[in-house]
Amino acid sequence: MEIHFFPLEFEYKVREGQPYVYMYGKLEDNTKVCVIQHYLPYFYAKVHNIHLEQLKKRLKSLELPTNSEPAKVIKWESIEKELLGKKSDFWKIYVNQPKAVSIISKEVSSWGLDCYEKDIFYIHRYLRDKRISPMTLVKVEGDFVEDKKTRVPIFLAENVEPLSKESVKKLKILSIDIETYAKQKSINPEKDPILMIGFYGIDEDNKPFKKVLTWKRFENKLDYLEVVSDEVELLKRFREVILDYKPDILTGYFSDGFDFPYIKTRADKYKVKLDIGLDYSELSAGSKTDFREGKSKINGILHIDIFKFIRYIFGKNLKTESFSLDSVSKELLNHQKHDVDISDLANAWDNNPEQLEEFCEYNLQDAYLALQLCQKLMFDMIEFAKIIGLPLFDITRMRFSRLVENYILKRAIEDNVLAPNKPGRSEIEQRNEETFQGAFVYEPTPGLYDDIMIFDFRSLYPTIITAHNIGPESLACDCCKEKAKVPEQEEYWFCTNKKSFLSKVLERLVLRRVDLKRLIKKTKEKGESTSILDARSYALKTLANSFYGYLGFFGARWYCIECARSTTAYARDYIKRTIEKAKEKGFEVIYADTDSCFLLLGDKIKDEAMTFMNEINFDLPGHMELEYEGHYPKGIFVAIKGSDKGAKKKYALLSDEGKMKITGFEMVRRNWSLLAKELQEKVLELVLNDKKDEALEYVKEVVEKLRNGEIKKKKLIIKTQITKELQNYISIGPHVAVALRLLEQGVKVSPGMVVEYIIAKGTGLVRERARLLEEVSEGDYDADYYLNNQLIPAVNSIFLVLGISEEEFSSDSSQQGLGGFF
DNA sequence: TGTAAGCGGGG
DNA sequence: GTGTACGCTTACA
Repeated sequence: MEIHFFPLEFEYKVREGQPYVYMYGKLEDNTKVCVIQHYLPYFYAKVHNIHLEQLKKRLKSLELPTNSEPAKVIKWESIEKELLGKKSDFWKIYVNQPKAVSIISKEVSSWGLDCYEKDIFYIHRYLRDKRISPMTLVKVEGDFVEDKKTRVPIFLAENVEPLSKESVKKLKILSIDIETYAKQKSINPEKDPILMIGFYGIDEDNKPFKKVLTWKRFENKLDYLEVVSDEVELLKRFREVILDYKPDILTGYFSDGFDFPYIKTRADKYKVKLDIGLDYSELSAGSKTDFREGKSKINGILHIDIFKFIRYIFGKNLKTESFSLDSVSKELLNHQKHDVDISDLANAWDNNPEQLEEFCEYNLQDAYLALQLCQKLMFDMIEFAKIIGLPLFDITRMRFSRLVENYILKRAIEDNVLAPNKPGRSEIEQRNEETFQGAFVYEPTPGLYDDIMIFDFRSLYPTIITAHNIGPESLACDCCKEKAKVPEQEEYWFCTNKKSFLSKVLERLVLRRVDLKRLIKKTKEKGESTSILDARSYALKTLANSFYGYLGFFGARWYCIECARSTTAYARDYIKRTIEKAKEKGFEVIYADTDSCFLLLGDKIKDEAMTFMNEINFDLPGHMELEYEGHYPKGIFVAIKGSDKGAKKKYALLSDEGKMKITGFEMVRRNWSLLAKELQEKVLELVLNDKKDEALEYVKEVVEKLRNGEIKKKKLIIKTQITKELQNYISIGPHVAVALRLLEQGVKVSPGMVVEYIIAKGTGLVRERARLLEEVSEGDYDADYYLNNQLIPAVNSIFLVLGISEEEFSSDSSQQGLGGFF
């Protein structure tokens, strides 16, 4: 018979000595099913200068011990493959089980044969060979088989093939979060119990499910709270809740490194069996020692630690400084954690159970936020999984280099390309020594400018790689030696006759996105949602942009430092040539960074600038393109502090629509008071709107108010993070002094905490006058301190551009000259 | 100036 | 899990 199903979660098992792929997923009617298929693992060995008959004999009789079934060779076949641009003969050697690959290949290597693709995961190999993408509909021929070893029906597949690119839409997701007993900052799963477990679920019909389990009875009005007798019962109920709810996906925030390992440790301690896997296997939770390494897996249920995906992949386009649940939720969801001090939980648990209600609500909220994040990013995660063709479990735990590499590995099959091996220890060391020059940044002349035109190269690095055929296979070919030298790197050249595999792979990615953008435009015109397409576009763009970094990444299979160097060398050359061309055309260039060029319109009209752009584009190879980014009526570039050199990556622009675009200014930094931030922004705004005199007046007014004690203390708060244990501080800054006083008052102070303080009036060291908000009355602040350490630094560089010195705006107008200071 | 250690995130 | 580690900041020689 034939079934259609969406595979979600994968593993393998060896049954009666035979290796099987297990694919857990659901049918179109949401029924869960497990499809299994027999599949032999293999690797490749290069066969040259070798006695083939002898090799056959040795392979045939090879049998190496493991802790279970011995490792054996099943069969082999001869095959021609391309390795780094060179075709050779290889033997594809099939073995009896996944772990035999590493054992047998080691043995074969010791015979002097080079082995390849010996560390490709069995499941990954299977998915690529069958060309099926997780989360998309797959057609399976075979039959259901009797099997009591799983919680869902098993379907033994004879044939598996992709059916549609449509991804699964309806998913049942359960988010979990635990609260534990923790005194001070110490978290100790061996010693301290779990106090609460929060669940927030959403089913295929968007129906919510809420539950909080705890084991202390107290007065409350929460309809989702379930109280059990003790921690053992809590763990048993945890198991039941998951088994009853039957989610497709389990999620949590840092659940790989905290929640699941903690639960596992507690369950082991009490010998509670957490056999929640769909094959009755137990929860396998990651190491507690290293938060990046631990993975928590439940067979058959896809576990997504949404923190990992955000941290490694999605966080790149977030502004947040911290990846805490609170700040990520604020930015992505516009929601936040409940304002409860979790460090009070242990005390409430011991002494004031009536306070536990708010902790339960807090617990549920955390689970809710993790669920929301998971839902919000689901399309993005699925699109990555589809494009790369690997399980969501793995995709969401990868960093850019692995995403790129696995995408290349998928394409390698189509091109009959063999993957180079990963570097060994010494190779990595060697690669780590190799450096390369980065992008070109034009040093601006400080000043206030009119009518700035900005142009930038669209996807500069990807288009350079494809246009110049950069890749390890095309480097230093014999046919193009004197033809295609890389600018500034003339010892390198790339073939102009044969396209390199890597640049072909990247080109497909770039072209796919071009097509997709057209589709998005059409879809928008029809008034339909583009959220899935946007996610796909984001994934394609992210992958394309990561290629260049991948080439210079020490752990890459297709590592090529010459390629990375050549890419940036070409980029520098293009941007410099663009600058030269602009100058030739009579434009003044004021700034350029990596892929962008800022020029002044001067007495020319916009069309002339566009003509210049078109002329540049006429000469550009491949898919390279200089694009018009925008016209800005005003812009300011400031000098590096204490110098007349222009600061790079620090400027403010005013757009045609009157919106400010600020880059590099300190305004966003938290160790600046609101007063300084607001002043800086206001001054930039006035200056960019040609209100230089008003800006000066405005600053003078603020200085006056500051001196007169009229500034509200809220605007003077300076926030600084405590980054380490207090006793480890050698120099006691104001924030450390405040933290030490907090400690004396019995407040727990731990690294990560942000101290908010105000510098008060009086004598003595600054740190002695650092106070908490509630310790100072309005007006009781050190005006000189704020003037010299906050106001002046915030606006000084801007005024210097206008030829206004510090004294002009900061001196006390009610007194003579600099009086009052000295 | 270079290398080692330590952190992130969770309670 | 076909195990083996990321990238940045800070401390200290």
